[in-house]
Amino acid sequence: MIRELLADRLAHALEAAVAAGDLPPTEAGAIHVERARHEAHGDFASNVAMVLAKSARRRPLDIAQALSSRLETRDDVAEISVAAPGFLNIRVSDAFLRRSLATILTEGREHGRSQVGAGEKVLIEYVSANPTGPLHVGHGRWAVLGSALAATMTWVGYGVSQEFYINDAGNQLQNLGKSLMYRMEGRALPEDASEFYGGAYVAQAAAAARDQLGDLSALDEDARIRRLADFGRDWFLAAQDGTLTRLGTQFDRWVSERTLHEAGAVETMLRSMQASGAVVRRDGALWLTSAEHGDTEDRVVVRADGRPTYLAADMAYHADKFARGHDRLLNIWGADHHGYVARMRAAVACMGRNPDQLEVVLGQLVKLFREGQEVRMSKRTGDMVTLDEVLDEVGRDATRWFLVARSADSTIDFDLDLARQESSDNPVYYVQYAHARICSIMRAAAEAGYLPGSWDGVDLQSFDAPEERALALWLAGFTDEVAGAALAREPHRLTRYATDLAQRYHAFYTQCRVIDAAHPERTVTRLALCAATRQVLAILLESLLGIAAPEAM
RNA sequence: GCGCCUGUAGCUCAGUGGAUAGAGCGCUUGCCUCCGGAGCAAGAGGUCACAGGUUCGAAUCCUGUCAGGCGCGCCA
Repeated sequence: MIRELLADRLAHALEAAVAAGDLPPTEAGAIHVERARHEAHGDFASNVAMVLAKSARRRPLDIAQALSSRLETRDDVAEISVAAPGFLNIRVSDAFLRRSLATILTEGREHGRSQVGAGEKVLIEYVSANPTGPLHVGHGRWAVLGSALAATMTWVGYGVSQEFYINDAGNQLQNLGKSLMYRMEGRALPEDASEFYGGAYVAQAAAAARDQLGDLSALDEDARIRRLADFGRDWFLAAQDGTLTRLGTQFDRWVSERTLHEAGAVETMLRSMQASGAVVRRDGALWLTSAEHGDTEDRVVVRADGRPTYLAADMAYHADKFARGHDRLLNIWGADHHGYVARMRAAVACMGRNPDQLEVVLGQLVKLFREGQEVRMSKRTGDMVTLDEVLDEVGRDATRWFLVARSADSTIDFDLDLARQESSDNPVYYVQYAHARICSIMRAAAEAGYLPGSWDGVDLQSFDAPEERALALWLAGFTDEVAGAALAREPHRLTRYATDLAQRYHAFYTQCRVIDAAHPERTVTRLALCAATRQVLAILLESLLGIAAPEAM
């Protein structure tokens, strides 16, 4: 946590300057240290002098000067300088960079962990698709985002659980049962078939139902629909599970909406909310008084005919999440559900919880392109490209990378032809190539006897090429980077960091001969850079993003 | 009509109020006697949609306008 270290050091310098009378006492807010963007500005920069200028009633340059002269450099700050209009520019020492290299090597595959999550118990719920069809690429985005976020938050000290909520109650499943029945029995669809599911996957499920269930003609129509709805649920659930496994996303629990109803969880929740006055009867229905908690209007939870709405079950589910001891609920939803956020937060408030304990990450939608044309998806006609097909065409690694590399706020234009054709120029291969390249060097170094058995206590010599230092500096920022990505819930930052790391490695590799019999000590130092880079790349790709870190490709 | 998201290089996108706005792809020009050329170096390419405002400082914050996406059910 190098930026934290420097910020602390600056805070001490500020205290010392105030104590010595160089500066008037002032409201010291959080001191901000950032990575310098230009090499001339050192490695890190702080704007603290400019921030303090107004309250201290002093010129920023004077404040910067005072802090600069009071900063303890010890052996980790090589240089501190002041630049107009009041920047403090800090260059860290090579000794510091060598120490952080040693830390990476000693910690190995556990490097970059921290405790910024403070053990908070977080339940991440994502995908939660209806079991009425195959997953599409949008589900893939939530799956990759959710699993990468889960891994990243776990890495920085959150207690993370991952759940998939199965929407296996209500009309949609009923409609699936009907669709399968019509298909099986070869019946023409009714005039208004808008609620029916169509397409090849319904035909496949219907064929499987015929094989496995046999003749259903002894049952009446309602029973046939129920039977087929159940079959369809299990059929598509298994298919979705299989697709997610291919994609490399694993859930801790799958929670069934139907089970919540059957176990009485919905009823219990409704009774307690009626008792507290959060749920009231009006016009024959039961309403959640969500308008009192920030929603635009109250919402029906039980219809006049007695059937609970989707919201009722979802509220019971969220109450159950809290009851199981999760402090924070993090839901990943498609942007098409954003209108649902206010009512769910209101529901959380009605449970007597702080609505901020519910956090919703809204992901914008994924648009698929094939041959330059957008592929429109329709469940009804079944005209869709499934996530399985994308995995067939593009592969797991590129699919995950492509879906996680962009900010959740940004829609993704997923061009299938481009992803397939240009796969060798895809950034994911660029990063994987760096890893494979290092593995190759390490193999050669091991054969030649340069690789130490353990990195503990190995002496590293000072850097003599700028590319070595640039690489070491970038590696030293990894822990900060992971913490930042987790706290902001933005795993896409990791792909950016990984690309930059690979870029710095390739530049180093081109410029610096690693294995060199004439310079055995320098060889060991450069191998340490290689080993640390490989380690961090492997953590990023495999442990955090769920992407392979190949030893050869 | 109201709400949320987006608008940055030819294309796809990064960019935690800071200094000269970046990456990949595409384009131009160089670089393999030697550890992996799926690589490196250099170059061309920008009214950060537009107009105001806040600030020492705005792509970033606020207001308005324009354009695109998604919502606004006793569907889920």
